[in-house]
Amino acid sequence: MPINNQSPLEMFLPEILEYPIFKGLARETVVGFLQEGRYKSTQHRQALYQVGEQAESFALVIRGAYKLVRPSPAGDDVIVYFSCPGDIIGALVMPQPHPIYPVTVVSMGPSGVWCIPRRAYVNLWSKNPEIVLRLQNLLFNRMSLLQDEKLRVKSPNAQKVAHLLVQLMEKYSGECSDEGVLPIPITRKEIADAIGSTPESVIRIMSDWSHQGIIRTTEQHIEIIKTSSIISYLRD
Amino acid sequence: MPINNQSPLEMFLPEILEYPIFKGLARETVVGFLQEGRYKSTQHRQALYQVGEQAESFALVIRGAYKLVRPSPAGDDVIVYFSCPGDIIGALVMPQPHPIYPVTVVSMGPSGVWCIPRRAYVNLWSKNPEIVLRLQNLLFNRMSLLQDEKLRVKSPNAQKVAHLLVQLMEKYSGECSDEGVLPIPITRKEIADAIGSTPESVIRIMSDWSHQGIIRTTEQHIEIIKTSSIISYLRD
DNA sequence: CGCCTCTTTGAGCTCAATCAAGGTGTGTGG
DNA sequence: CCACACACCTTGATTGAGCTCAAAGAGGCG
Repeated sequence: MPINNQSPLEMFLPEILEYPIFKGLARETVVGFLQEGRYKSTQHRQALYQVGEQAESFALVIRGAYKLVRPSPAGDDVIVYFSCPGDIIGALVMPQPHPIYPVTVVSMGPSGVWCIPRRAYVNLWSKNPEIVLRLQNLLFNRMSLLQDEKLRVKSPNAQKVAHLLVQLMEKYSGECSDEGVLPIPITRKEIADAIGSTPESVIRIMSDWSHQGIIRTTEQHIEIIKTSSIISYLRD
Repeated sequence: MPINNQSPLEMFLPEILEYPIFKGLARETVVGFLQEGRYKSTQHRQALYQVGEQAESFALVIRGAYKLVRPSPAGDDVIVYFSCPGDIIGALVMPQPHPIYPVTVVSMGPSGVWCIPRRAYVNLWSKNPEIVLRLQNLLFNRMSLLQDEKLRVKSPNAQKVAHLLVQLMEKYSGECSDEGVLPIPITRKEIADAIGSTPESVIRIMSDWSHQGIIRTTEQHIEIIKTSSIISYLRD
């Protein structure tokens, strides 16, 4: 949390203006959208929102990453989406009269969001066709990802893990260059929760890859050494 | 296709005004949104849109049903969504500069849509905050369904079929009363494509249910006799 | 130091995919 | 009108990927 005299918003503004959701908009417009909010930092595994809770605010991810989790009917957690800087969380439910969060949002490693009260959405955001369309576009992308996953339900687990890793790499590096480190701490269990498998199965797959020199894992970070080998798992 | 003097739009307007997307809006407003379009009827298994095609129009489903299909990397088809009267198909990609359809849309039984050119979206729809928010809401519902499915990846197939049937019943009857006939012709293969299974497995599950008197199947229609029994499959 | 979460490996079992084969109904062309 | 193709439905037998269970080692933290 900044303690210097510079306003927190000013601090983050340069990067915020580059996020797809705001890119190309006038600086004053963006400041208008954000000025009612405040920066909130979260620790590893701390929950930002809880599923079922009254939704009083939504958030723009600025630092680190968050996982969006829902409990399955069987009781275990399912990871629905990984949110990275530039992502908007919870904006979709804001238009509803008494919105509740549809997912639990949990910090992965130390992270931070710009937390915006619901009234800003109702009074400002929803009145601006441009920003609403951009939100719709973000939502569309997320839906595409969910669909992509559905296409792979019948694929073997190795393919699902490969797909997830490539997807995460792309989300961060923009381009999918060979060699790269996933900048978020992600556990085998989280990978399992994301692809609908078990930690044991994920471990068996990834230790295979380690032995083949395709990936390297240090502590909680995953380094991809041969992206092309991973990608080769994706084609049927 | 109507050949009488009454305009086709007039014919459908009473029901169209009741759809959630338009409900409560002024008649003239709705007419404005729709007047550039035309009614298009499709036969069983006829494709309305093809994945990858240039998207020149979007559609409001009025009669029958459509399945939204994507080819999986393994080559077989995956049903991503079932569209019923009142649903909007393809509106999400309209804002993009050169939109292409993300899915193939195929008619299930004789069906019909109101087909609206893209320019109507760009010039009218996207300028109206109310309608854009309602579209966003539709999209949000669809995303919720996809997420619900993801919660069940690890569940046994019987649960997935049960979930799908209940979901389709709710979509049609609004309320999920005991006893009801699914008004769309749906094959075992389509159910399999929707839940990520095989026709054989679906048949084994459903013939079990038939023997137990939980469902009845006549030709291509499925009648649910004991909804409660089906629902009991959903809890873990 | 004990607690917790994460990781790892092994063994056994189960669900459902796959393969195979036969039956039915519908549309199509000779 | 018949024959053929095609899509769908059905049943049985086989098999394998991956889940479950069990047990143990390794960091991180109060």
